Amino acid sequence: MQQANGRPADAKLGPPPPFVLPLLDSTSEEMPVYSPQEIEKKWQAHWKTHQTFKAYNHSSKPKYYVLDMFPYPSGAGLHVGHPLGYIASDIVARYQRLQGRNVLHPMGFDSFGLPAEQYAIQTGQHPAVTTEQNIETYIRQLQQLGFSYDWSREVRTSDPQYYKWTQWIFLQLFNSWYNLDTDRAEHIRTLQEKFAASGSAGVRAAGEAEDRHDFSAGQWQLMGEKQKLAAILPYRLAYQQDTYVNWCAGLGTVLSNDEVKDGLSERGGYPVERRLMPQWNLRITAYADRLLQGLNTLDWPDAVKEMQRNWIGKSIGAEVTFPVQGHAGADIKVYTTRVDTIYGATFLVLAPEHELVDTLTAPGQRAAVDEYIAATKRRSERDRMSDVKHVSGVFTGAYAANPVDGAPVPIWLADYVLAGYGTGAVMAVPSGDQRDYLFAQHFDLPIPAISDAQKDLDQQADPTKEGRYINSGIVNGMGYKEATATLIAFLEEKALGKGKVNFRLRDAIFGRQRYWGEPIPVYYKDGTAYGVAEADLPLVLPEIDEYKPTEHGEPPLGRATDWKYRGQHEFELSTMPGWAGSSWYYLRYMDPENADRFVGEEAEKYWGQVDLYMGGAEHATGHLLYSRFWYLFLKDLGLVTGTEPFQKLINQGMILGVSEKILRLGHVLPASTSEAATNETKAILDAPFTKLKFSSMELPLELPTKNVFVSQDISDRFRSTPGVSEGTLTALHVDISQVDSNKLDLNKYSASHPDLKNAVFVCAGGYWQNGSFTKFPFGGSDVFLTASDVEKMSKSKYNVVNPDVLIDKFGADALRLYEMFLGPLEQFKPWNTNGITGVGSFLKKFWRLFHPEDGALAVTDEPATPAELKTLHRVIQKVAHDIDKFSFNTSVSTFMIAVNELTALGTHKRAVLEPLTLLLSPFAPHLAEELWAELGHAPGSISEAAYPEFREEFLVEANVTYPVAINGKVRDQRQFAATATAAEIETAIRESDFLTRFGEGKAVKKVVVVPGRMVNVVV
RNA sequence: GCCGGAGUGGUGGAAUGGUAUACACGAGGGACUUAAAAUCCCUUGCCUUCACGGGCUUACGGGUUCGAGUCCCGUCUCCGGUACCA
Repeated sequence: MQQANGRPADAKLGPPPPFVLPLLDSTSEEMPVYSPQEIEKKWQAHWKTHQTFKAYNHSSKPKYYVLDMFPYPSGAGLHVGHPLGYIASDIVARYQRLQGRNVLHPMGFDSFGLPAEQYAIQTGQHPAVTTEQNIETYIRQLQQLGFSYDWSREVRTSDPQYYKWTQWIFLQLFNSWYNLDTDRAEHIRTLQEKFAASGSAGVRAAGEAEDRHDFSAGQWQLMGEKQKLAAILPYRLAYQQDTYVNWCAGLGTVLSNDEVKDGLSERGGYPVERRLMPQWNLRITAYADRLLQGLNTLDWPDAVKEMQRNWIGKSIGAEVTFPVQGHAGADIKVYTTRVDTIYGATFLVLAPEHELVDTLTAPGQRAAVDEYIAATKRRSERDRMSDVKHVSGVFTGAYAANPVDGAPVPIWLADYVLAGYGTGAVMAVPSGDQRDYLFAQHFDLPIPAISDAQKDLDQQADPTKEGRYINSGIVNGMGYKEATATLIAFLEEKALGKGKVNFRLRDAIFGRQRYWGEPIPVYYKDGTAYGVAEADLPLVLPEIDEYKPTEHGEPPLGRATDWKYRGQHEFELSTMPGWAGSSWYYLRYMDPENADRFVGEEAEKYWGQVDLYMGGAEHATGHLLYSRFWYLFLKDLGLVTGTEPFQKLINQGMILGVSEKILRLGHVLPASTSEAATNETKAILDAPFTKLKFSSMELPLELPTKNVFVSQDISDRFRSTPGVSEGTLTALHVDISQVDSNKLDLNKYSASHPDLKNAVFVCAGGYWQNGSFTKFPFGGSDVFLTASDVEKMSKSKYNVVNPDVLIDKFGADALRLYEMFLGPLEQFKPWNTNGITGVGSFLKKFWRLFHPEDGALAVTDEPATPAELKTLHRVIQKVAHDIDKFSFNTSVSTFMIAVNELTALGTHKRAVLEPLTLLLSPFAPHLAEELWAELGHAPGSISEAAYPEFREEFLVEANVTYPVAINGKVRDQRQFAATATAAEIETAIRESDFLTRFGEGKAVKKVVVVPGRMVNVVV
């Protein structure tokens, strides 16, 4: 009755249970308290020695595979942002074990990569050595967080026993081609059979035809080995070709498109330029459509699926041939998605790199064209990015004929047309395409309307598909669909065009001119590439003297001495990109010891797909796409049995750091870097601030230094003060350990910056210099304030929070809970260490349910009361529901509420606490193991227990308190029996004093009763 | 521009269309203490009122509904991705 509305708070009004002593001696030393440091070390050691979390490839239980994206072991170790996803996946892994599943939860390292190599170049240390050290740090940090990984399955991509199989998969790609007739990859043998039977004409293979030549079956028979291999090479799924690449001179290597951001390398931020180089490529484009279709079957975040769709970039259109006038046989193929607008095509635009440019340029335009091409080459990718709006182009002097009506169409060049997409040429329809419109406007070309629905053509292009076509020959008066079909039929009949699907996706460049990666298992005999025999794998990375390119500009592997295949043939010198090893590691975890196969057949079949993949959204178009590609390829070869590698994907959001910055008053420096300007800069920097204008007051200050810092609260007064200080404010990062609630600790700061002796720190009421404070005449604060900013955590921003420190102080269980408690898993959120005390005291309260004042275990075998059972079963229900939704923050809240309620109820009963311990164990595993053992269970056995069963009947109350509202506004609370029907409640309300009290005398129009929830009276 | 996502107290955030602000931090007050830490208790969205109470509030403007933080339409802001893709 007291708890009619489920508020056990009432209980605290009653007398305390007899065995709870009043809070008199809470500081007494002998009281053993919750000591996470001891408990956590103990159980981590226990799990390790007993291999508690070892997964077995044979089990009668259903399997569950929880995977974390494995880390690159950087030298900086983990910060508090890194474990977020690992904690969440560990909760799921532990929860699934309680649900009776055989759980595979592995961890490993993506241990090839650029940072270790850069460090090697600087220090001469072998990257393997630093990588090994970094991995040890990572393992230590991961273990002290209490993750339930099966460490016996750990893989490292730089381990020869692992990369042996990465190389092996490469060889399978090298030995395969993609047959469009069967729509799958096949061994190169079937290609040779086709060549032998019917020559190149009998083959429909994925990929561009550029390097492929036509030959008959007879010609094939006459070819020597070298010629045959040369003919096959452009069909392979791993092939070598001169390719425009993103060359990054700063890193000395090529990068893939997803490693380039805004014209700069993602790692290091060096400029990237386009360059034509012979490269190994993987023919991912063969899988474009399957990669696209497969997305529909995946339980992934929509954002990631959408990114992959955009990256693949399927477009449905037509390829149309425009014959060039006066150049017989010179045809320009354009790709268009709007063939219906072809009568509006008033000019063609080719990419400056287009192969016909040279042929068709008229003598009179030769000089202008050459100059334009040269200018285009000079422009770096970055310039082109930052200069999108600017229209440029040049007329070639040549004309093509519009294939539908023969009208002459001038041919232009412009760098807005990309050589690598479609055919490298477009038909420009200025009335329907804004880019073409701007071009036509700029060069004064006609912009004829083609549809009666187009509007405002004097302002902008109108790409509408509505209306009827005008000025459009054979499609005049038709609608969009009819016109498109009519035109394609017309063009196909004349052999001047055909419907075509295009993809934005490019083949993946697969070589890096670097040392610390998997050697590509290829050697050259007479200039022809051969795959290394499988029996000779792994092709081990050779030792070299320095990790730099050779003098001749060859990759570092060119330094290896006597490194020849079988003692005689040169090896390929580039290594694989970072994503090679990570494209299949999840398969190796299934069977990491297998020496005969990349994964054993049975193991692969048993574990199948990854059930839950946890990782960052930054891998949306790189790793996740490449992994799917390799999986589909392996499937074509019959080596894996599923359809997709990762069924469910969760992106954990990033935890951001809160940076602290101080503002330095600086001079306005000349932008130019000329010598005169440099001298001027020096002069300015050396000059003191003679006067500091501050608000409207001019201070009588001579500041003999260039290091004048301004407190954040008064910074605005300087920003808007023209002239006097010649000042601008620049923000400098300050280590967050030197700041407390935006207050800068000047002693700490000065101690860490000996170079800033004599620096002046201006506050609202005076300034600090060398430890002493000089007041301004008008008075004010002497506190120097910083400005806070939420940014990515990184060493360079001095805002990194180290988990080790927090674990020392609060314990891993508290850190795990707190990271989950911060907010929804998938959201980006700033880190604030202060809040961790909240989960810390929650754990202590939980502990005290078992160990009240005297410290001894005080759990009783008394039967639980209805109120206690209600609390327990609400938790059972809510937490299971939350874990299914990956809503861990609300689970933590639920635990807190339950512990608050049980503390108020004075509960110390096994019947409640034992199941509650199980519920908490995925979140705070160390504490749970400790209490579980204290409750008399075998040590370490909590993960083998069964999840408590939810029983609805404990939540049912005899009475329900209804909020009663008038017109949606709650006015009163009324109690009714839980079994009362809507009609009964309505009658009771109508007959009660409710309306006289709150109804303002109005007539009741309607009474809405939602049984169990609320009542609303409409007047 | 296009594609995602998000706007709720001082802060992190909660809320199957049904009592908005749970839980936690911070802040304020109190107890214990020589003092501090730790611990415990109380208060804490905003406005108004001595008080009881009343009014307002989920970025903004409309709409649907007995009832909207939640659904629909429009606008704004922020974050992420992507872009001369024909």
